[in-house]
Amino acid sequence: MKKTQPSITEDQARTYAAWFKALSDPTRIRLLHLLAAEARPMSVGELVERVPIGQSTVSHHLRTLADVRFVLPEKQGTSTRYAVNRTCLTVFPEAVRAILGEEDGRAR
Amino acid sequence: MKKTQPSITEDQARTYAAWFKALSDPTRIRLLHLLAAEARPMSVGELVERVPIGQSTVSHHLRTLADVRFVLPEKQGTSTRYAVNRTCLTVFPEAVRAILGEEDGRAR
DNA sequence: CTTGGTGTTCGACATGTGTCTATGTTGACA
DNA sequence: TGTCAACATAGACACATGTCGAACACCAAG
Repeated sequence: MKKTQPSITEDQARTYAAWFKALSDPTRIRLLHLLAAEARPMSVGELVERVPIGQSTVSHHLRTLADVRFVLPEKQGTSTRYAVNRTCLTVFPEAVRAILGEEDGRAR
Repeated sequence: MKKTQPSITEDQARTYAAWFKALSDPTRIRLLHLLAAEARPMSVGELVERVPIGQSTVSHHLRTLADVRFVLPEKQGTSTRYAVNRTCLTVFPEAVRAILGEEDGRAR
């Protein structure tokens, strides 16, 4: 059988790059990990207490993660809880398969 | 059973971030895809022909990918062939599991 | 309606990044 | 040895990004 369709589109490349870029910062990785480890939606204030950076910066990073839907905000009165969106477990294997091809034994 | 060990280290966060950052650019994704699609080591010149950017920029991106060992350079006379290192298929699932935890059904 | 707490947005700043052109460097070969 | 081809590196530039402090917006009680 043939090997791969030779090209991904520019749009695909941009989309995949955006996904990877969302996790290209250690602070964002830590925030995502905190949300996953606690396994519950957390307020901005709670996250700020667990990370050595300012509150406005945390808010900014959460927005970055929310822009690609890796976290989902839910407003609750004056507070905002962020929950990790577990579908981001699947987008990276998907992207890697699209980039590298799925002929390897370990796909699916 | 218990849920997760609550924290990843700063070093882990930095390492994972570096992996994701390597693929945070559309051009690098396209280069990696070209190498995977051709399924053979390719010279810098070949890659330059297939991508709308200058030679020095391609060289720079290849270095970035090589720094995290997603591609492997092999010198051949005056030329340099780059080959995709398929182990990068595995580092992303590994990183995602470490960040989000492996309790989901689809691990392993 | 005023006050206070919780997030968001703004402005600023230093640093990082992608790109280009120009210059080195290094083998191959006449 | 000199020249050419193929990459790599350096310098420069515009633009993006991470961070901070300050100002703003909004909801909830009094």
